Amino acid sequence: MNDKQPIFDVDRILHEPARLMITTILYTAEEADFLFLLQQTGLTKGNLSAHLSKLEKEDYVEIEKTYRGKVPQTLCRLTKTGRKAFEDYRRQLNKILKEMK
Amino acid sequence: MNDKQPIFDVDRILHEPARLMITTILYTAEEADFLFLLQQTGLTKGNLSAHLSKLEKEDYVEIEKTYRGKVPQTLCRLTKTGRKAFEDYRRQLNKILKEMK
DNA sequence: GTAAACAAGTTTGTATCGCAAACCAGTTTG
DNA sequence: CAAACTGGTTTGCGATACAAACTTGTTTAC
Repeated sequence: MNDKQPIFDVDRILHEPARLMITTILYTAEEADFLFLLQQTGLTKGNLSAHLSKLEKEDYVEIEKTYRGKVPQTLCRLTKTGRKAFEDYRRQLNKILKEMK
Repeated sequence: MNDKQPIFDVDRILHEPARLMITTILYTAEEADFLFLLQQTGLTKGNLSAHLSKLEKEDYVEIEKTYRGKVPQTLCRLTKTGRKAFEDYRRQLNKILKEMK
């Protein structure tokens, strides 16, 4: 944003609550499929799909398309980049909170 | 956002870093003029103006246009609503951070 | 066996947003 | 009095987030 208040310069990818939610789940769950994320987040299918695509494009998440029997299944995992971004974002949020006291 | 993860349902007005920065300054400074905010935030004039308008429209900030001698001066203060929103947002951020551990 | 319902996502449409650049009214300087 | 400066506001535009509509394939009903 600027260099006067770099503290408030956050990762816009993770600053979006829906994506932070997804990422938080994947950070501890290691792996989750589309329907699990759908249920945990309460997002619509369209939005979940779009946010996952964005996270994939940023290389924060890797997506594996497989089948559970004959039914398609979309598996999601955080990449190394994604894990690091999550940890960085968490640190940044802590700094911001300190600034807000 | 949803009721499955209400923790991630934040105030979108303050979730924007530029506005959070402005609001954080006003929370402790009580009153600040346009040029002071400009310098402290490092925003461009256009963006500062737009974000202040938005904060005013939400009744988070009140704006008083006066003169310092012959020179126009825009004074900004948080409203009661704004102070409360700031405190709520800070609480919400704390909850999110806990969820992220 | 085929039509209707369902499952798992993806694509489309739209209103909003955040940003920089251009603009503007008034003041000061040369 | 013209040019430059101040203190902002408005405009233009690409990107975003969301819901609704669509798609591809499978299962169920009859």
